[in-house]
Amino acid sequence: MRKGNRLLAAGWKAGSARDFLGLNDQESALVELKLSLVTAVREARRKHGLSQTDLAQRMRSSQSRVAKIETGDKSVSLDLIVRALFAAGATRRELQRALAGTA
Amino acid sequence: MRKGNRLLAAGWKAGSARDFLGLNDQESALVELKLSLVTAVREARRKHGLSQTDLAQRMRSSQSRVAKIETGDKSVSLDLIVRALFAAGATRRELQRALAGTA
DNA sequence: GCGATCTATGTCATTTCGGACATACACTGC
DNA sequence: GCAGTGTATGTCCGAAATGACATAGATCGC
Repeated sequence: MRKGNRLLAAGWKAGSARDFLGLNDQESALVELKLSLVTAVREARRKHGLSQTDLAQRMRSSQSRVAKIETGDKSVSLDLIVRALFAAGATRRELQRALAGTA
Repeated sequence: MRKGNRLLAAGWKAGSARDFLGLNDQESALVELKLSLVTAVREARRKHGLSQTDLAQRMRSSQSRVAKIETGDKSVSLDLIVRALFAAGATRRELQRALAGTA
C-alpha cells in the first residue's frame, strides 16, 4: 500500500498483482485490466465534477457501490466498472486509452 | 440478422443495438462493447486453432459456456468475455484493438 | 465544535451469473 | 447411413454480484 498503489488495499492486493497469490497469466491480466479501468473511473468522475453519489444516480446504483468500485473491492465485476466508466461520461475511445495505460 | 450481424440473434438483438428496445446511451455502449469483444473471442480462438471445447478447458469452463459467449447470450458477463479472450491467447494490446473496432 | 459534504466499509436479501449436463443440429469422411 | 467432431440451446443449482442501508471517517467552512 505504500508506493503509489494505495488502491486495492483490501481485496486484490497491490503491486504487479500476480506475485501475491497463485494467479496465472490470464487471471492477473484480468486483475490488472480492472485496475486500470478503476483508476479511469475515478478520473472520469472527477473530470466531470461528479461526486460518488452523483455517479451512483447516473448508473442507478448506490454511493457505496461506487466507492467499492473505486477501491477495487473484489465484489465488483468488470461489467459494473465499465458501466461506471460510461456513466461517468467516458467515451469508448477513452476506455480504449485507459486500457493502454499502466498495464 | 441478415447483413453481417448474424450474431446476437436471440438475446441482445442486432443492428445498432439501441434501436431495438429502450436502451439508453450507456446501456447500448456496453452492449456494443460486448459485441466487439465477443467477435474478437471467436477470432482469437480460431486464429489459435482452438475448438470451443479446447478454449473451455483453458478457461476451466464448459463448451456450452463458450458457445454462449460467442453467440452473445445475455447470461454472459463482460468478465467472462474478457477471460475468454485472454484464455484464447489474446494480449491486452489485441483487446485494445478489438475495442477500437466496429463500434 | 458543528453541520454539511464526500468517501469508505460491513452486512444482507435478491438477482444474476456460471459450470455442468443433456441434447440437438451441421458438416465431413467413410 | 453412420461415427466423429464442432457448435448451439435449454435447464438446474450453487456461487457470485448488486443495490440498499447503516455507519464511520475525513474535510471544510463557519
